Amino acid sequence: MVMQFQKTATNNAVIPTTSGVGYAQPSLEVLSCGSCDVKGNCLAEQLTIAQDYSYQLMKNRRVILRGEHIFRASDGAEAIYVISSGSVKSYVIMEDGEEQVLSFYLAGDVFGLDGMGADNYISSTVALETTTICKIPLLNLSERYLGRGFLKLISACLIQDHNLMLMLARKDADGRMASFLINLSRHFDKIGRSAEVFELTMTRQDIANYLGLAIETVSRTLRRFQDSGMLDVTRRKIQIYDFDCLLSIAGTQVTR
Amino acid sequence: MVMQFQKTATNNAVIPTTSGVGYAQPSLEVLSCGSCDVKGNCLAEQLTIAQDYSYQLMKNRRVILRGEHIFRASDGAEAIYVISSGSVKSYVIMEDGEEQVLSFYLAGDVFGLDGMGADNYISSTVALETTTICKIPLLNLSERYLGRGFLKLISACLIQDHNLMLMLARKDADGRMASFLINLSRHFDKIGRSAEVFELTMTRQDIANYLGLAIETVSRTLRRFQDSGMLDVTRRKIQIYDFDCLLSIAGTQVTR
DNA sequence: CGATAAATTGAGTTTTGTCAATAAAGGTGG
DNA sequence: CCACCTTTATTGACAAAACTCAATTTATCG
Repeated sequence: MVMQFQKTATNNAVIPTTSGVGYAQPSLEVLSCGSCDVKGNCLAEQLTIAQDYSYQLMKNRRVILRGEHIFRASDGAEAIYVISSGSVKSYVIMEDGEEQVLSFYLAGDVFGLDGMGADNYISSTVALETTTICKIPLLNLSERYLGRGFLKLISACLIQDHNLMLMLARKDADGRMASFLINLSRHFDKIGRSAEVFELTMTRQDIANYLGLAIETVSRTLRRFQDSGMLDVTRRKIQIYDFDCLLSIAGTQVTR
Repeated sequence: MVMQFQKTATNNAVIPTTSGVGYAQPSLEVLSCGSCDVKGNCLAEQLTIAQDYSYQLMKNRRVILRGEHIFRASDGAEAIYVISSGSVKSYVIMEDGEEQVLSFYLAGDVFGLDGMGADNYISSTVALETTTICKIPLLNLSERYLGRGFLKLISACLIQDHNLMLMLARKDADGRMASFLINLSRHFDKIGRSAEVFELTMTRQDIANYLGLAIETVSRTLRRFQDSGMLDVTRRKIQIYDFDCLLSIAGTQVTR
C-alpha cells in the first residue's frame, strides 16, 4: 500500500526539471522516491496518500544545499517536511540576535510542526549539508482525517523534546555529550548506516548551543572521551568503540 | 455556540454523584461547566462538540485531591485532559528513581498529549492542590476531523517546550526563575486572577527540579529578588512589584 | 503539641564558562 | 597547485556560578 510509490518511481537517480512545478524556490528539483534514504514507513507517503494527494509527492521533493533555509520563522506555515537524505538544524533567534538550536533532523525525521494550526512558523530550519526533503502541504489539514501515524508523530516529537529537557535539566556535560552521540548513532543505525562510524554534519558551536554548553566544554569532553578509549574523534568523524560505556555515562533516556 | 453548555448547566456548585458514571477512579464526581475557571474558549467543549460527544462533557469532569494521580506513565492512554481549576505537575521517572518535572499545568491547560497515537503515556501527572479536570476521550481520534483548535493546541505545546529548552540551555538561575514567575503570572492573568499576587502550588523542590537548579539556588534567587525590592516572597505567596524588572532579567521568550 | 516535611542560610568545593592564544582545515583566487 | 585568508577547533589559565553538605528555622499534619 505504501509501496505503490516505489513501483511507479523506477529510476533511482535524481531527475532535475526545468519547469517550476510545485513551488518556486531555490534548488527546485523533482526527485523519485527511489533515491530516498528512508526505505518504507515514510510518513510523507502515508500523509500524502491519506490526504488524497497521491502521486503528487514526488513533485514536492527537492534538494537543498548546505546553508540554505527550508523556512524561516515568520514564513507562512503552509507545510511540514520529511527529510529524505541529509540533515538540517532547527533554531530560534532571540531578541539579542543569538540563536538557540532546538533540534537536528536526519533522514526520516519530520519537522515544521510548530507551524501547524497557525499562520507562521516560530523556528527556522537550515540545511547542514546537501539535503533532500519532501514537502507535505498542510492545506485543509484540520478538515482531514489525520490517521494514527500522524498522532504518533506528534507524541514522538513531544517525547523527543522531553528528552532534551531532561538532558538540559539534570545531566552534566559528559551526560549531555554521551546522550547526543547515542541519539545520533541510533539514528544512523535506523536508516541502515553505521552506528559506530559516522560524520557529524554540525559544527562544535551548533552542538554546544544545542546542549547548552560552551564550545570549549564540547571540545574538552570529546577529548576526555577519546583519552578514555571509548571513542575516536577526528574533526567531524566519530568512531565509537565502547557503546555501553557511553550509555552508562548518558544515563536515562525518555523513550516509548 | 460554546455557551450552550453553560445554559444547560444551571447550578454553579459541585454536584457529587454516587453512581460510577464515566470511569471508575477515585474522587469521581460530575461537575457542571458553570463551576469551571475557564470561561469560554474551552478546548474540551470544542473538541467534545467536534467529536459529537455533546453534552457528555459534564460526565467527564471530576475533582482530584492534592497528591492524587490523574494518570501514570504506562497507564493506557485513552484520553487527554483539560484543567478546569487547580494545578497539576507532569513528570517522568528515570531509571535511578529520580523524577524530572516536565511541566506545571494551570486552569485552561491541556495535558496528556504524549499518549496520543500510542498505547500508553510516558509521563505521569499528579494534582498539586484540589483540582478539577475534564477528560476528553481519544476514542477514534485518528478517524475524526480534529479542527484548527486542536492543531493550534499541539503547536502551542511544542512552543512551550521550546521555551523551556531555551531557558535550560541559555539562561542562568536568575533568568530561569524570572521566566518561571512571569509565565505563572501571565497564566493567572489569563484566567482572570491577579497577576501580581498569587500562591505557588508547587514546592521549592518541584520548582528547582523543573528549572534544572538545586533547591538552595531557588531559595537564594528568590531572596535576592526580594532584597532588590522587585517582589515579596512569604513561603508560597508571591507579590510582584516590578514586572518590567523581572522581564528584563528573564530575557527572550519563544512566543507566537 | 510533637513529629515530619519544607524552606532558609552559610561555608567550602566543583564544574563549567570566559578569555586568550594557537593550530588545523577548507575555500578562494592567483 | 599553492599560498593566503577565513572559519572551525583545540588547549591552557583563571574566574564565576551553582552545587553539595550541614545546620537551623519555619510550616504543616496528625
